[in-house]
Amino acid sequence: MRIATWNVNSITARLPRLLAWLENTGTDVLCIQETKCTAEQFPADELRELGYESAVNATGRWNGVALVSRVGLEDVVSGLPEGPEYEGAVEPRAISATCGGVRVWSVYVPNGREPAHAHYAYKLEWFKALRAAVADDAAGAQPFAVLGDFNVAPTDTDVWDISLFADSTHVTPAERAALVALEEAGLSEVMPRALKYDVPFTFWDYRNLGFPKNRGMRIDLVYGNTPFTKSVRDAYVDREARKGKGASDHAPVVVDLDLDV
DNA sequence: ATGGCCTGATCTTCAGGA
Repeated sequence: MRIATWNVNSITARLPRLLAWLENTGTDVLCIQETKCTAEQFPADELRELGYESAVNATGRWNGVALVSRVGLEDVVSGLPEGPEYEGAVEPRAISATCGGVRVWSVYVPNGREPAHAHYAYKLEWFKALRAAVADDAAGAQPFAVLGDFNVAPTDTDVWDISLFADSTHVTPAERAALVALEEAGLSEVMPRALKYDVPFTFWDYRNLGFPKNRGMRIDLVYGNTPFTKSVRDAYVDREARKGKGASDHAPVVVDLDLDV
């Protein structure tokens, strides 16, 4: 089974590339973030024509997550149980389902903006709710994984130049501790291969020639429990999908599983 | 090749992204 995660930065703007990518890669299950659409605008019909079912948690121009699967899509849970509010609203940042025998979450962790910003505190609260939400499944016998845009670089080497990140979000000890807390709950990271250069970055800013100069960040992550990680045959970042006009600023992370092993 | 932001809405300017 091929499972992947991709922050598409608007599924409407990305639809032709998304459909072509699904066909070309033969991905079975895709976790999508930043759909930037309402549930009604989500292109479920176009995906169905390719053989994919969809589950969507989206409310409009910001955020929005989805799961698309051609190996079944059952027991959908929309939203993070006990998830915190931001400015009085619960944002669409999580959705889970069982696809082909694997319990899967697609998550879009809040950005945080600046360490002193209320959005940063919200980010840390959101992580606490995520850990609580996944703890039981992480300790279970069924293959289980959380995939998405975590908006945290796990180590200093996961950004192109750590010296430029003083006083920045995405690299603070508290954010990294939130990732460690997921590991303490029974999850481990699936490290993808880089198809070029040393570090498998997953995001490059549109500005300042970020991609051509490989000024990237590794912030789209895959965490699985032991039944999941022991079945991983390969994992890589598809940087080819970041190339050219009309690309998302994130590249997909692709994981191949041998679930029978 | 991979090229000095992109997206959708509040729509010709702006917030948000990271």
